[in-house]
Amino acid sequence: MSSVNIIVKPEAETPRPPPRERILAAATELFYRQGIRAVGVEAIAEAAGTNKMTLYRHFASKDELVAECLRGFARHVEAAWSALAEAVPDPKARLRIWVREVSNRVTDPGDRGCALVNAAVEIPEKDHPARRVVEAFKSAQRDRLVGLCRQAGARDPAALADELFLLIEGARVCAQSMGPKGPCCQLVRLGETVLQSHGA
Amino acid sequence: MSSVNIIVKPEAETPRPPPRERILAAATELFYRQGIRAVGVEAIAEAAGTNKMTLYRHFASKDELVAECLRGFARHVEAAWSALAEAVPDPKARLRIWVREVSNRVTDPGDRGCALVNAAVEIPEKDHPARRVVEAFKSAQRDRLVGLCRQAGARDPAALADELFLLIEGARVCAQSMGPKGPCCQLVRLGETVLQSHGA
DNA sequence: CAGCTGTGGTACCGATCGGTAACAAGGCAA
DNA sequence: TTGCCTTGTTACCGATCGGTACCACAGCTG
Repeated sequence: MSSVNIIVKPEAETPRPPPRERILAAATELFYRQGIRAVGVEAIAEAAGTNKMTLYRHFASKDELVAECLRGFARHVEAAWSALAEAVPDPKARLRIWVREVSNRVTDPGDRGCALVNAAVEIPEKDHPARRVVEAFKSAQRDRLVGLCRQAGARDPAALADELFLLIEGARVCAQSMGPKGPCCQLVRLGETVLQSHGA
Repeated sequence: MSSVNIIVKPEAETPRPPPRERILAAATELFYRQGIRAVGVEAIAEAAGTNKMTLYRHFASKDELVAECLRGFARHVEAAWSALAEAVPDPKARLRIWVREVSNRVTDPGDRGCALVNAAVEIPEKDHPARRVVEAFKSAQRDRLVGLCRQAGARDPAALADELFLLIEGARVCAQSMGPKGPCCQLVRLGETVLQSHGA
């Protein structure tokens, strides 16, 4: 049995990623599902198939690991945003598809809202490295949305973008506290109203 | 010096509230400002001018203390809601004043959003006593808002109430992650639009 | 082969966590 | 005054927290 394992090279199976990536993946998932403060580094290392020592060889502290997880999450969202831009060139259609996608995600009972917003709620300290990530990401996202609203021909792109932000963040947080059958179901309808009132 | 303190009875000063109330007040404040998991029972007892032992004589556990704090907060909000109903009998005006009050509170940089929503974000466990408090409160608040929208003559009171919920929760959470100068500033304007579109 | 680097494992650090036992002191009613 | 109930104080419990020291081993390069 052991000889088989030694001789037969499992070239079909994907080699496990390096420890740093495994740690980031495990930490991102655990932080999102259980909350940042609720998860200890020991549990993260175990979920990543490694140990605390290796974790601390790659991340200076738990706070830095949190910040790095949020950075990775932000990159992931930005990639999805770019992919959507490529798939749906028309700005007006893209806005509507984006709203609908958020609405679909909110309906999922396993959804826990925006990881960055959750982190901002859980971490009040202004100087925490994670806070800077949240602020930078939200600011960039706002800029992108303003640009898209402008492309869509909105009369006041900044105002439309902010109103859409209100609706979407509201829907996501309502789903957390009032369930997927609550006010968040109004997102698509209200979003369409707002888009039309701005001529987009 | 000590004789003075003994002889002169300070009858003008308000007698300090009983320990249970002091603990609840201190815990509510600390949980809101720093987050629930970030505050230990020792710090709560100290802030309340008492000790851990007395705390555990009044509350079975920290989780129960959290739930009781949220219950007190919910009662406080309900009282404010009733006071507003008495002060502003006209339903349409009351809706607008309520939206404006939320907008003003959100602008305050010291605001940390809705304590119940924050608790829901921080506590994912479905069976935590605090979760039940949040769900009961949010459900009651939604019912009240639907009733008020009906009184205000809205064509579809439930839909209007849910849309207003989306806006308000969105504004409060946006203020946390994007600051008081961000999208939350659109709350009053967008709220007025929604109210008018429903004929309220 | 030697030597280096990255990883895993274990044991440990001081601090803090939620929660409790035991006892002294005060207020208050009988 | 006696006796009870509540509070305050101190010390403690096991568990876990974030973080580290030390060593063994595997893989790669020279």
